[in-house]
Formats: sequence, C-alpha cells, structure tokens
Amino acid sequence: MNIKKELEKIILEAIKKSGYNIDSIVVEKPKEKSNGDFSTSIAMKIAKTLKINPKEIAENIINNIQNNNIVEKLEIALPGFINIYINKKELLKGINEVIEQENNYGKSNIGNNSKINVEFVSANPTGILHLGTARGAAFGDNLCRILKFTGYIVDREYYINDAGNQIKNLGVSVKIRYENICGIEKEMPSEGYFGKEIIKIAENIYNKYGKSKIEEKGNFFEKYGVETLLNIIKEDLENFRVSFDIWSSETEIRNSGKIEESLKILEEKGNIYEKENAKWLMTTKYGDDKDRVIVKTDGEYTYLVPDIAYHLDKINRGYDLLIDVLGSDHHGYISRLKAAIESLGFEKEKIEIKLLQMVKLIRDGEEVKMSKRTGNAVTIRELLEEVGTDAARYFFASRALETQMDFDITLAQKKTNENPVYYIQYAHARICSILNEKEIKKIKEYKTIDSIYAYDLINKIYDFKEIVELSAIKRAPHLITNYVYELATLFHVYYTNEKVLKDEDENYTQERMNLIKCVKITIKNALNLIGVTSPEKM
RNA sequence: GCGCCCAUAGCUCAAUUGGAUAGAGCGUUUGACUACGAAUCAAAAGGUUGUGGGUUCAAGUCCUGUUGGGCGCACCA
Repeated sequence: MNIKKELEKIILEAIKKSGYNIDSIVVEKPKEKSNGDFSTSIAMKIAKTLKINPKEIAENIINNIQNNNIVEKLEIALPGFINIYINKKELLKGINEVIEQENNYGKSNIGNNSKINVEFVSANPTGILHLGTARGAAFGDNLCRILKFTGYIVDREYYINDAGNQIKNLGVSVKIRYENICGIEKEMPSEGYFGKEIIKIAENIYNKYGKSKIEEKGNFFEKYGVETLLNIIKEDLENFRVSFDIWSSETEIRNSGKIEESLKILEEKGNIYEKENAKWLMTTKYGDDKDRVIVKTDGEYTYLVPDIAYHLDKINRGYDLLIDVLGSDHHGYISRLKAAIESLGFEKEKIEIKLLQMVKLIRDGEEVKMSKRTGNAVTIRELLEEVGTDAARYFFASRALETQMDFDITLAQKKTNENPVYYIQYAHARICSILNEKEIKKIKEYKTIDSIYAYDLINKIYDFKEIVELSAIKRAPHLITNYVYELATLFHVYYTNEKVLKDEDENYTQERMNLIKCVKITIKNALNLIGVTSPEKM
C-alpha cells in the first residue's frame, strides 16, 4: 500500500485537468499535524513560473480533484499549501500486505539490477583495525545491505595493500621486535609500526621457531606479518558482521601484467610524459591541480599506478558503478584517482567516492590522539568487547557520513543501556512476547482498529519503502536509524495507550496482533539493513 | 599560502535536499507499575541554526564575506 503515491497520482490528475503543465509532483508529510496528513507545495511552484497567485492555483487544483476513497478533506493554507486529510480506514487495508511480504517488506527495484562494486575498509595489513576503520566498515556494509535491498547487484570488495614500502616497513618492524625478543638490541625506525600486535607476532615467531629465524631475510617476516594480521582483520570484521565477496591483492595486481596493460592505455591516449628522469601522468588535463609522478627516477611505481590498474580491473569486471569508501584524510587523493579513471578513457561518473569524516576518540572527557606510534588507538576488538556489536553498529550507522563524530569510550562502556538501539530492540522484544501469548490468525477485513495511535503507527510502517529507497539513493544509512527509532517510539506510545490482547474479544485481539506483527516485521527488516539483530527476548 | 569537510538546545545528533511553529536522545525538574515486558509512557525547562550580507512567496539548507575547528597539499602508501 502506498497512500502517498496514490495521492500524488490523484493530485497530478487534478493539476492536468486544471490546465497546468506539470509532470511530477511531491506530496510530503508535514511536521505539524494541524497541516494535514499530507501536503504539497506544488501551487507555489506553479505560481513561480506562471506568476499567478498560488492560492488561486491551489483552489483550481482542489476543485478538479476527483472523488476517491482516500481523500477525506482538503484545505488551503497560505501562501498556497494544499493540505490533505485522508480517510484513515483506508490505512488498514495494507496490513496484510506487509505480513505477506515479511522479510521482503520494504524491498524495491530502483536499482534495476545494475551492478555496483563497493570497496571499503581496505585497511593495510600492517596493524589491526581501529575505531576509524570501524566507521568505514559499518558504513560500507550498511550501504551494501541497502543497495541489495533496493535491487542493485552488489559486490563487496576489500583491496589488500600487500606490496610496497609499508609492507617492507612491516617486515622490518616484525623483525626488530623478534630480534629484541632474541636479546638483540635494536631501535625501531621512525617509520616502523609500534602496535602491540607487532610484538605479539614476533612472540609467535619466537615460540614457533626459537632463535632459528635470526638470519632469515626480511621477506619471511613480511609474509608472516601480513598473513597473521590479515587473519585478525578478517576475524574482527566477521565479529562486526561485515563480510566481503572479493578480496583483491595489490601483489596479484602487480604480478598479473595489469599494470603494464593500463600504462599502455594511458600511453596510447597520450597522457604520459617524461620529465626530470621520471614519468608523469597528465592528471591536470582532467581537473587535478598538478600532474602526478607514476614512475619514479629509481624506476619504481608510485602508489597511484597499481591503484589505477586495480580500478581498471574493477571496471573491466563489468560494473556499472564503482563506489570507494575512503577516510577523509584521503580526500586529496580523489581528484587524482578520478583524473586517472578519465585518462583511461572512462567517464568520471564511473566512480563515486564516499568520504567519511574522522572519529574523535574521547576518553575520560579528553580527546585521545590516535596514532600507530603511541598505540592508544582503540581497536575494533576492544570496542566490541566493551559495547557489543549491536550498539557499535547502531552508533556508527546513526551519524551522517560528513559529521566529525565523537566517540566517548568512557560513556559507551558505562552506559550501554542508554544506547537508543536498546529502545528499538525492546520494542521488538515486547511485540514478540505479546505474539507468543496467542496464536495469530489471518484477518480478512479490519473493523475494530480506530485510534490515532494505531493510525500513526500504520502510516509510519508504510513510509519504510520510501525511506529505504532514499537512503540508497543518497547513500545515507543513517536515515534508516532515524526511521526505525521513530517507528519504535510510535509503537511504545501505541502500547501504553491501547491493549493488544483482550481475551473476551477475539476479533479485537486478532486485528491488533496483526497490526503489531507489521511493526515487528518492519523493525526487523530495518535493523537488518544496518547490521543490528532483532532479539525476541532481552 | 592553496584546497576539501564541518559548525544547530548544557552534551551527542536529526531536520522528508528550498517548505509551514527547527526536532530527538542524554542530562535537569515533575508525574505514571495490582495492565500484553517501566530497557516504557506523559509533561516542563532549554535556540537570534558561529557571524555579516545576498537570492525569494519561503533559507539551518542555495550564493558571498568572515571567525573557529578537522583534514589534506610527496618521485610515502
């Protein structure tokens, strides 16, 4: 059931009948109930182009609205809003539909099966995942869940930077820690990795091989480190309910000949030149502020090169769109990457980059500067141990991407019960326990439900699909959290005002059981989109 | 110096992308359990949307100046 769409149709018809040339209109829900159940500002918009009094236009439109079951009353509010009051009984007709669709309720097909690749997290395997990556992981995963639900074919991809200098540094770091354990005194270089996990890896090596690896070349330590860290990362992501379909490796890209392939294309397009014994890519041609070195004077590729090859590879795999989720500290990289895509001969719209702002960690009321050096970054592991996956997922999901959010770890530890996620889950559990009381039966026609609390609730349930679509289009999972919170509120209000179970009145009880089942379904589907569980008991 | 992002209640965040009287939670104050789960509900207090100007029927939202904060400006990745 989609009352809003119906209304839009009815009004659009009236507009055409009135002789105005408009092909789409938007009906919205006013904040104030005194402004109707729905309203539209279309008269003002028409007035702008025609230079007529909007009130007059609104009157014309109203007069041309045909009789129907939905609209009960129409009002004009200055300067030209059309406020619509609907026949609430109509709302009851959609209840069964929600129940029938169950897990599919809210699904749509705006994606039309187009293929999207979402790359996220892609943290270097040189340490374990921390708070900032947790936000990116939550966002990427939520986005994928939402896109799938709205009819896109989605692949989730993690790009492992397992080559280049940072991996060399990892090898050096592990080796030095290992040597330290073996009693050799050596200082960690400033570009080394100082995390506790590096020490643990060194300990593992020592426990396994004793001192026998002292003569071993750096390569052994690199491989051992990458492998161990990658396993930890995968485990952490799994505990965070984040999964990937494709794990790509920079080493593989480098060994596959794809780099040469992409360089050839760039060369053919005339986008490469030599200067000062290095090779440069003309990214300025496509909006970058300066050209970029791709082959250094020592003959090595810069980071950009395997990344170009990697993105070309993704495009060649047949996606309609690539989405990269990056930390805002990489924003300087965007114009470069987009320019690179364009210089390969693709539209820059082929790739979409979502930036997430930094997470500021607050501990005991003070900001903690997170760095690999100091080692006081909070890891995903600690986060999950302290606040749990549901609370953490909800917390990250509820903030818009572009806000620099504060994460108060002290508060999170102390007050997990204050997290709004429990408020929502409580609504779900409450419903479950009511539904467990009695067997639920199908209702043909709803006759007894007639309260403002019930109507508000149903109305909200019907908004779900549109909210999901909007959050997909805007890449904004936080719309889901806002929505489901409001839905939970309306349920709690309904619950306190109207009893569901009345032993002496079977019809009354059954109708309401069906109603709250819709709420349960909607809450569950919504929470699922942000990776949060819907427990039956709490 | 140049560029990107942000600024909304004491705190943490929303605001149907330009709509009507800017909303929630936390915290503060006050009520409601002999009711299907009180992890709940009802109510009060709290705002010149950092600040000046502009665009229009209408601006937290768009343009512009300015202040404060975050981040980035490599032949690192």
